[in-house]
Amino acid sequence: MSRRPNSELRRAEIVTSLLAVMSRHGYEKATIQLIAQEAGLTPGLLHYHFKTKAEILLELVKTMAGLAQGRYDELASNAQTPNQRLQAYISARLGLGEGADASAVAAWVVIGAEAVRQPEVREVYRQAAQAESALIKQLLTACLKQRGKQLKNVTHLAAALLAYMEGAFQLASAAPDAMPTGYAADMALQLMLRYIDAEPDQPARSRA
Amino acid sequence: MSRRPNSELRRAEIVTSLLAVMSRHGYEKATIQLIAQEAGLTPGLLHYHFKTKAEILLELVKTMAGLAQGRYDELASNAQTPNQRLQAYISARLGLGEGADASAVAAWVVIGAEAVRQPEVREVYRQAAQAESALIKQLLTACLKQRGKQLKNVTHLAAALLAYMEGAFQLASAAPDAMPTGYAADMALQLMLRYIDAEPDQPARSRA
Amino acid sequence: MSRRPNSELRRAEIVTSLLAVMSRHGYEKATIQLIAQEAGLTPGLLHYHFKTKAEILLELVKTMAGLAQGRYDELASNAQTPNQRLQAYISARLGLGEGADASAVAAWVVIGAEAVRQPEVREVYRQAAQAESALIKQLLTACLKQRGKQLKNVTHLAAALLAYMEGAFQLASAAPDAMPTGYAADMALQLMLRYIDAEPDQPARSRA
Amino acid sequence: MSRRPNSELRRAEIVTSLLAVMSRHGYEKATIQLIAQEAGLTPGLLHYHFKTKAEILLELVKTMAGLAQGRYDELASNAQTPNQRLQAYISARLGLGEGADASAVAAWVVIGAEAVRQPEVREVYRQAAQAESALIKQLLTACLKQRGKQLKNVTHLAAALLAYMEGAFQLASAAPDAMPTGYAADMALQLMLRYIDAEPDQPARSRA
DNA sequence: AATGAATGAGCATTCATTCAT
DNA sequence: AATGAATGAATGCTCATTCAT
Repeated sequence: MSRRPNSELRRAEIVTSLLAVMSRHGYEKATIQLIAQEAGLTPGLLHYHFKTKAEILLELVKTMAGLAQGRYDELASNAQTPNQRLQAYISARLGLGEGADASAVAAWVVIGAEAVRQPEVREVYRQAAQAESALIKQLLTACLKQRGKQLKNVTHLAAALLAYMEGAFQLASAAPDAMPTGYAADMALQLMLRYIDAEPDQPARSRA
Repeated sequence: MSRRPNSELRRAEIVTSLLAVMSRHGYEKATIQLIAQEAGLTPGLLHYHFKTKAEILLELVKTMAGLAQGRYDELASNAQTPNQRLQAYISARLGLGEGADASAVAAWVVIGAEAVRQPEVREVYRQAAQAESALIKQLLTACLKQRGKQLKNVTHLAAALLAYMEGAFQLASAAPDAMPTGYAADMALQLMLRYIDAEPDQPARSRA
Repeated sequence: MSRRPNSELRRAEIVTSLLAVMSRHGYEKATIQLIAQEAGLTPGLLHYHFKTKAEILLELVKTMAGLAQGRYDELASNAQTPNQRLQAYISARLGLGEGADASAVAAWVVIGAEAVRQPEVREVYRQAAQAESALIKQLLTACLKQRGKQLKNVTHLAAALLAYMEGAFQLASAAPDAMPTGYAADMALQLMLRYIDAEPDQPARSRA
Repeated sequence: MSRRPNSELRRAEIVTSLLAVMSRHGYEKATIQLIAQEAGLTPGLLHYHFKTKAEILLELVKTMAGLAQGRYDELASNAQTPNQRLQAYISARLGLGEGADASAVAAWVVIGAEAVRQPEVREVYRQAAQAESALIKQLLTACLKQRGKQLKNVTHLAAALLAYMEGAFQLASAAPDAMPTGYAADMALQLMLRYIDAEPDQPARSRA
């Protein structure tokens, strides 16, 4: 019944293959040949499903941004308090070390560098960063509110957590001994909580 | 009789040109042609002074790692207390926004991605990260000691600051609106200080 | 649905073109451009069918080694006696002068020089030489036996004939007036036959 | 007093260095840089003494042709009979295996291949071959005369010996196990002597 | 949908040669 | 004589993309 019988499947395979190859070779050296080989397809077929190589990359960036969201939703379903939700989020993002994730992390670092030079990649990267930022801000706001803290620094604090996570990915990929796996998530949570603890109280809302 | 060598000068020019071109185009698209053009030299001459393009990159990474050190030394000369020294360090690293630095930051992000795939780049990147980590650890230890805090988490805390900085570079280059320039340094300092404040006291050394 | 592979055909065309170009220009000056032009193909396509230029050369060496065998088989089919078979062999190898062969001979000389410096070429050249040597030894052994001569020098004699032939190729290509075409084969046969004639008889096998 | 103080010395050094490098890398890969390095000189200086690289090659070919002559003269001084002189010649040419000679032999093989494509090299190679041929013919004629044999085949026989020697060089360089060192000279001599032995007698010169 | 041959532009690199010093 | 930086043309090779089948 579907218009293009297995197109969606093929496209997903190709995107996944780009991730795998890119984590090993970077974007430029991830040749169509290599990606096709990884996917068990032929080079010509990749261009049947994607007009250009850049298009595959864009789809990958979008896919990865979406995947992160899904992982959080799962972990957050059990969380009750704002702090627990923050913790769930951080775990979802920084719970590295499972191996399958390593290549995703490496690929994300490579994508970050491509965002520096490819305007179109930069655009989707920026959107992903902003979506992420918004989510973090929401989580942090909940924490701050619960503790009765002022909210004016929440944007900067969200940016800080986002930066920390991006940097953790970078170090995990390129200098793993500088970023001890397994502590990245703990440290992130502590940094957030202690910062929040030390925030001034929210001035009482005008009353009476 | 014989010509006076000017290799050191030329090599420096070439390295600087790679930095400039790479910040705009990434490493792969920073062609020898482009680098030569940027330097006002001919392509053949680049290979007279450097055997391969990768060799230029390696020299750039080493140069950048060295430059950072110099900038800190300068700022630290006026610092008296451990906290001031920490602040000086963070300012030296994250005092972005002057423009000339923007390309250095972008280039560094690209280098980080190349470290993912090029073992030799990874090695010098890792060395740079470790040197940086050691310096941070030293600065943080001084802060902790002065406050009488325990030292056991200092390694993780140092890694956290390093990650934060690397991530800040990434965001500044690829999603500037997610990382408000000018606040990155402040946030870093606050995160460190508040974390330290909340650390438990160092247990008293064995006493008579 | 899918395209029909024509790789074997293309590879053969390319190898033949290398032979032609190499006989005129040598190996280094036999550029991919020139070979492609000779074959009526584009340079890129050569690298689609062969990974490197050296790989084309290797295939050529193997092909030429095989071709020689075929030419001998043909001539030997009519030979009855050992001496006739030896003559057939020598004619097959040294029956120069037909023009089409001249370039094959020149190419073989160039290959011999490449064998001096390229280990991989040396290896296949050596294998070809040994196969040739074994064949010659067999032919000479038959002649010696028929005449009741001792066999102990057959290896050296085979080497001598091989050397003579290689040298004849060299002279025919580079100093044709020093090696009168048309006499090379005759001389080779006479040298062998007279040497064999003068060999001592095979001592009688142990008796009683 | 001499016009160019050390020019002749320098030129000789350069030519010798080309021989050394060429025996390892072939002619094309014997770069000016490499030759200069081998000679302990600078690239620029090579072009002060030789206009082009090809000119160095030509001088090398001439030098090598001359050297062979010298080696023979030495050995021949003790020879009394025509056969001894022939033996001295063959030993001078094929007394391989001393190691220092190996590179000369390899270089000569490479030169032979260059003669295929470079007209100027071909010309000097051809001259060397003809000089050699003339010398051989003279030696063989003496042997034939002494035995009272006919002389009409001496040119072909001389060509045969020359071919054998060139081929022996080729095999010694590229397939040493096919040409057992130490037997090359013996075989050459035997082939010549047995051929001569089997030659018909010279018809008596018209008398009366 | 799928194949795989074919193209063409582009790239890093090599190298003989030149030349100011 | 000698140095070594500089040039520019050439070369092998890569690779995204196209297209006939």
